[in-house]
Amino acid sequence: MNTNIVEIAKRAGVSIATVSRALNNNGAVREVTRQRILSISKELNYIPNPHARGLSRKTTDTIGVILPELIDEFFMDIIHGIDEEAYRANKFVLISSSHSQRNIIETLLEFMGSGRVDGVILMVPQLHTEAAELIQQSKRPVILLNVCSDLKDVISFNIDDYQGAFAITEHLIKHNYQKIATISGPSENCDAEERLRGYQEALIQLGLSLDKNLIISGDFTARSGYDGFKRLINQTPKPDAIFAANDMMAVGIFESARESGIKIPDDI
Amino acid sequence: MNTNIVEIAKRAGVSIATVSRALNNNGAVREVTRQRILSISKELNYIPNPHARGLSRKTTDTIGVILPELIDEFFMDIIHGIDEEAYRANKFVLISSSHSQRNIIETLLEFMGSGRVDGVILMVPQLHTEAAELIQQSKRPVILLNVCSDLKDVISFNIDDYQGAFAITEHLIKHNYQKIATISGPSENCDAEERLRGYQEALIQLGLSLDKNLIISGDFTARSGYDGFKRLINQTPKPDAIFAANDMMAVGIFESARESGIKIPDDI
DNA sequence: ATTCTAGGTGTAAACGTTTACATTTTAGAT
DNA sequence: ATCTAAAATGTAAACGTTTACACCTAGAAT
Repeated sequence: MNTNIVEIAKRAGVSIATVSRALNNNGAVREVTRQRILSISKELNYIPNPHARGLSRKTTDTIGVILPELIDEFFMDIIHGIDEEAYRANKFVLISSSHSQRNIIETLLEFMGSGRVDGVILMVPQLHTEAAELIQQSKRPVILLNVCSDLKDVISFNIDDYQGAFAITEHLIKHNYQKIATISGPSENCDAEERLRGYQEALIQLGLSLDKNLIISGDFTARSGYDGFKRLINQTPKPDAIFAANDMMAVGIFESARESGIKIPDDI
Repeated sequence: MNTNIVEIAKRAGVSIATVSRALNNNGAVREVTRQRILSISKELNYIPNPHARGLSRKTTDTIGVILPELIDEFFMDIIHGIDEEAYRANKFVLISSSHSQRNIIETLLEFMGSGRVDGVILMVPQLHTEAAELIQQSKRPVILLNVCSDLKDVISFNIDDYQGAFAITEHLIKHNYQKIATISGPSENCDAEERLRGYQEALIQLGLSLDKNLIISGDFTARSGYDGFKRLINQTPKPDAIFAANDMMAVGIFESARESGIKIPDDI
């Protein structure tokens, strides 16, 4: 068994209450006593038992992070950042990947309900009603990271997909491309929706017309980029530029272009 | 406050001991009583308090994972796998990046010493003596993942860098390359050492001679790949193939080759 | 000298479980 | 109807903290 405050109290000739107060810099302790306790606890390599602490205070020093099902470099960086800051703040990070909507709810319940964490950072693509309600009723703070939802009173951070797509499209227009196509993401995906909206708004605001034929709906897979490209080049008008709503689809487009002998960026 | 076994005991008209036994399928409980308790606990959305549990049993259902400082896709996959299996086994995953050797020790102490986790998976590149001792004395299991160490009696999984490098070099030889150069990693890095050893052994065993000039020491950065290539092509013998000890250095090589007008894979 | 104050310290309860041990109930054997 | 053993249940201690409350001391104010 590890050292505990009882042992320290014994050696220091004081009560456990005093030890606790000294260790937490909490409540009045004579300076000489505090020093004695501190040095003894250092000597014994005392590490507070987090379970006893958690039981007594009602907080652990742990934050829960619910990760999206697939983690790309972008999320990896975020996790690293979270971990870094947690370390600085002497907090711990409990992670859990979300495997399904059901699972998100389970995890939320377990995390929040049990007092296993003090708060949660959620990074899932979608949030169904049940999960949303859970979050709003939660006693502990929940922060949404790149979560698609319109929850009010919940701190959330999101990428401005609309603005990004707008800027990209604007850039293409300014470089004199006239027939700008897009292969969009799945319509139930908020990010995809916003990107499509940005694309459309840019065309409209900069005086180009929307052409149904230039808007292909993909599903964020390379396959759909591949197929989308094939369709695009076999119809009129032929696009002179393509805005792929994500990288994987762009990969598919490149592959498809290579097969068709179309050079990027020379021909398109 | 959340529901606890006291509340359940009250409603079920039994003692908390019986509730605990029923919930844990532990000890004798009459079937009808167990069912009553189970249904009440479901109804009240009972979630056991992990701190109370941790205090009483001496285990949390948590495993600690100490991550390397920089996480590439390879490690990402591993983390995902750990998380996946943990979920299946109803365990939780506490992560902590290692920022320094000092930090590894701190984290190890905190993780093991406090009972915050039941065991640890370590994925750090290097292990200094202090940390190694800590692991050997540890009461709780520690598993090393791709850790460079010769610790006995510690479960560890490692990539066979030697075999990989051997196979690569062998492949090149079998394709009739005669002057196979390598740009190796930092010599204090175990992986780098093993890769260099594999390269050398392959050459020897397949009847080629080692040429000091064809072995350049890099440091796993693109920069060192870049510089290494420059040196290689300005000396004799000129290599007809290069085995870069990691991808980043290969990137540097490509960059350098491009600048020098050397085509890969046509010229080298 | 007496009272008051406040800082220092101790006692014990509380947090929610698990579990050894004690006690009660049940049912089968007589 | 009584005894016995096994099964079911309860009591209370233990895990290691924090903290409200009580107590004690020493010096300041009277």
